[in-house]
Amino acid sequence: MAADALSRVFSALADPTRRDIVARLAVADATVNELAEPYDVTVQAISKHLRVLEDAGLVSRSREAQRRPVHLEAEVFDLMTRWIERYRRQAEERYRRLDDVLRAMPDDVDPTPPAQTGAPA
Amino acid sequence: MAADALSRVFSALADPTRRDIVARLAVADATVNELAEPYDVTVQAISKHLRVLEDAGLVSRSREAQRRPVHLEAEVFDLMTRWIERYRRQAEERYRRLDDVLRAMPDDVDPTPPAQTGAPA
DNA sequence: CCTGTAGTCAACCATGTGGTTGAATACGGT
DNA sequence: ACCGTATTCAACCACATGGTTGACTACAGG
Repeated sequence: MAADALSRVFSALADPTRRDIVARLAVADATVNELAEPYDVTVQAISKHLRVLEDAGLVSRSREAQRRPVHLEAEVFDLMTRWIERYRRQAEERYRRLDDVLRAMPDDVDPTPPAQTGAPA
Repeated sequence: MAADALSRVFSALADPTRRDIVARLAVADATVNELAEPYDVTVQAISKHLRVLEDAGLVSRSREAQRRPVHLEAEVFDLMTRWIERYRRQAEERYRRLDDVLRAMPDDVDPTPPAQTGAPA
């Protein structure tokens, strides 16, 4: 437990049932019983899933009579997309750069530190 | 055991060490020992992490003498971003629509039944 | 051929997680 | 006040996961 935010979000979405719940909540808020209905698990199990999603900041639950309408909080998605995009871009960038290096092959004046080619002193 | 691809990817990235490995691989390919060096866990533990990343399709390992250079496969990221974007967009869309409904609300008398297009008689 | 280096496999342990059942709590309706 | 409905809490179980140690395989090179 007590992992960082990003871990909690990724972890929360690593479960198919929870992803499905998120998908359904994207359409409309719902109560725990409504959410539990389609699956053949107990409502308690769904309650636990919702707790996980809530801890990840993916959903919020408000009180409305004895019902607890569950609401999707889509902002957290940004946390993930930012992380993903960052490294994907970096990987692409690197790919492109490698391409350039292979294409050019000059005397270099390359700012890449680990360029320890068996260069003469 | 996280049968589907999406679950495996999310699950793989739910671990901080594995995310860190991905981050480092975005910069450059690396061997298992190189990857293990910064962390104070055994190289076997890292080997296991790499297996998880590989099963998720996030990295690939090639054979090169006795070394196994690990390479980031960034395409899988798309799988996640597509999923995320889909539901975020849906949630935003719905949010916008709800806004319209609230804005059009005459007085109160909230109807329990779903989306009655405000047809004020 | 033998040794050192890189990596994986296997067995094991502690803890986390998804599921269950059963009891408790919080309200609304009558 | 009481009952039923909605939801959570608690204890428990099976199994996955991250970590360990120790043995094993694969290969380069003296």
